[in-house]
Amino acid sequence: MKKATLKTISDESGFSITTVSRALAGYADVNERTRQLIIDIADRLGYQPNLTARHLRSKHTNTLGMVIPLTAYYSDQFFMTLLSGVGQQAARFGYDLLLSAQMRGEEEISAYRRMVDGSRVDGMVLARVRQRDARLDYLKGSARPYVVFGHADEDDYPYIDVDGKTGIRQMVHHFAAYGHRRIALIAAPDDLAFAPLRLAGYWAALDDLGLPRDPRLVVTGDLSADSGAAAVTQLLGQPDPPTAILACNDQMALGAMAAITARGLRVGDDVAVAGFDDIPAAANASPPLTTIRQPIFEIGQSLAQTLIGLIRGEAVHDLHVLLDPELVIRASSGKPRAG
Amino acid sequence: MKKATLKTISDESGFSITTVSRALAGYADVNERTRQLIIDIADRLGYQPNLTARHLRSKHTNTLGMVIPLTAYYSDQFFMTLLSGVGQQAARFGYDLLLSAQMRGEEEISAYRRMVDGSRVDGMVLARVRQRDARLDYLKGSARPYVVFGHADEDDYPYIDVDGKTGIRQMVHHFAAYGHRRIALIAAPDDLAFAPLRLAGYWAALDDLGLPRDPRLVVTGDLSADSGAAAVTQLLGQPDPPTAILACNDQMALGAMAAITARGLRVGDDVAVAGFDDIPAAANASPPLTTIRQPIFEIGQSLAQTLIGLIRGEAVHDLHVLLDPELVIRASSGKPRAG
DNA sequence: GTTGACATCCAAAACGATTTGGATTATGCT
DNA sequence: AGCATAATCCAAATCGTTTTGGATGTCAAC
Repeated sequence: MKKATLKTISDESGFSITTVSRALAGYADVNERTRQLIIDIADRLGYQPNLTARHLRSKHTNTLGMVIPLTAYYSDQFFMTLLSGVGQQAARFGYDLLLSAQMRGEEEISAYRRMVDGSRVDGMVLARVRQRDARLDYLKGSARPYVVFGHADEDDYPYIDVDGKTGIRQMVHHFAAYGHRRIALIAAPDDLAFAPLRLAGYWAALDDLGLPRDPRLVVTGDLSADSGAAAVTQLLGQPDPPTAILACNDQMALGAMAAITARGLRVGDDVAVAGFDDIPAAANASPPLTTIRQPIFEIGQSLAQTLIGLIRGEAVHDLHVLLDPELVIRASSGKPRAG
Repeated sequence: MKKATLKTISDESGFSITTVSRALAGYADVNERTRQLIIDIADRLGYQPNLTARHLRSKHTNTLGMVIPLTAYYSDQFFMTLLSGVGQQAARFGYDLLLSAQMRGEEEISAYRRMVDGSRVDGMVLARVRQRDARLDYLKGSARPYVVFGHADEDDYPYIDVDGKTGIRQMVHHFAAYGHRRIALIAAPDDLAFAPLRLAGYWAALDDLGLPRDPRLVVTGDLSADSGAAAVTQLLGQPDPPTAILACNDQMALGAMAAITARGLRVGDDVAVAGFDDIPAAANASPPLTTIRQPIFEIGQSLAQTLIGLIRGEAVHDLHVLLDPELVIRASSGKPRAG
């Protein structure tokens, strides 16, 4: 049995393809009896419109696109959680999600081109935006709607972000309130848009507190747990080592904790640790990780909702959303110290 | 500037649409000089083929489909990890992934129909198969290739699964070797295909060991952490409570651990706990969770690879893959006991 | 000067839907 | 009867590709 098309139903019912199409689409200019007849036949034949054909003609696909990085990120809970939020909200509005896992570089941009210029999606979600981001430049030049998770200071495009600068600043104050004076930062790669913002929050806090800016207390990692561990080795290996370490994401913080424990030190007591993101594993870590919460799932939902609004041409009021950071204090940052 | 199509290039170059198409597709029946001219123009105009049109004509989409459950979706690391594996391998072969997050029931099947009958995908991945699964019946009746994660005993379709029966059986033996005699099972909902298999492994182990089959030691959860906690309340509330608890997935095991700790008991020392899956959170839990490992990411890769093989009509040798379970012994299952 | 082989090109027919712009018939109102 | 109006229906164009089945021209061989 071949797949039923409008033509099949047309032949079967004696009405034209036009009328069949309009009957099923609910137009008013078809007789109710005719419509019922056509619907019955369609049901009987198990008719399902060929969406590819529909998309070609009608210029929209009810699909959101997202390209996720392939490099070693498969363990990245961040993207997975974000994806869940986007997918959940997209489904509520009847949208599907087209995903492409790509390595960074040439392949990545061509995945964007396939989706956008190839007319496969109605809009794009861009996560973890970078400085001078080629993907962003591309999207700006295209006519498709898009939304971004993250922002750089001066940027003008629809985004949602957590105020990382303030978050880091507050966390450094938290460490200081617990009596720490040598507070280290495991920074993020320069090319990420959030990296300079978080670094600025760190410097600002030191200035607030009248603490010196010591470049040896800043080590840059690559967001992986391993790089967090390597940073600890470097930080604790030098004279006058830090007593508190703040990592720019949880993955690195967890790596740092492992390395500290491996050195025979106790996280929280000997060295305080905090992260950024509040991924699920943060609460389950031992000791549980103090962190700056990003409501990633909710951000995903919000991104999808904004994007769909843009696609539908609705008046979207909040194109630039900067969420307040929320400090989640757990055991890894220790207790207030004497002295 | 409008989007460039074959027609644009045809007008620009003076050659017909046919020739332009064939030039870009690399057919031999076009002069090399002509081809180069056309390629240059295409590059200059930033030509990107309309994939929707291509798909309509050529009947395939280079896209794999997957419907994931919406319930408890965001907390479900299992699906996220699987998705990563599928996506990673799909990308290697030039395939994208079409995702639809759907609630169970009517919506779910219609998402399948949209993808498959709607000609949006070349093949489907079905995860967490159920007993008498309507989705599976649908896929069997469709002409599209598909692969399944999970199986029931007598089933005949392309699947990959971990031998859960043997896994559970071995874990019960592990508990027994540590001196436990009252070993409880937090079972999975009946309608999942793996539920009866794992239960059978539990009974088989008890028989192996000459232990009595006590129905009060089996509580069924719904795979969520909360249901694991509830099961603990029920199990430890009764006279002659179990000293070891084996949950049919890690999520429930983690919930169980939390409930045990909340009762003032120590996991591992007072009550041994084990799970199934080895999700990332299992290793990070405190104490780290003993579990039966499913290499979910690798299974995802393998599913994608098999599916793409089927799509391409290659001879796929291993349509039924049953992986050996791997016990991962960590601290939550305690130490061998005296007596 | 025919013939065949080869190289190069293209018009037109798909693919399966939506939409435009009427055509046809029946009805109501002077 | 004549005319406007409403209710139904549909042929054909369109979306942007791929593919089929030649058409045309050139050149060497006979």
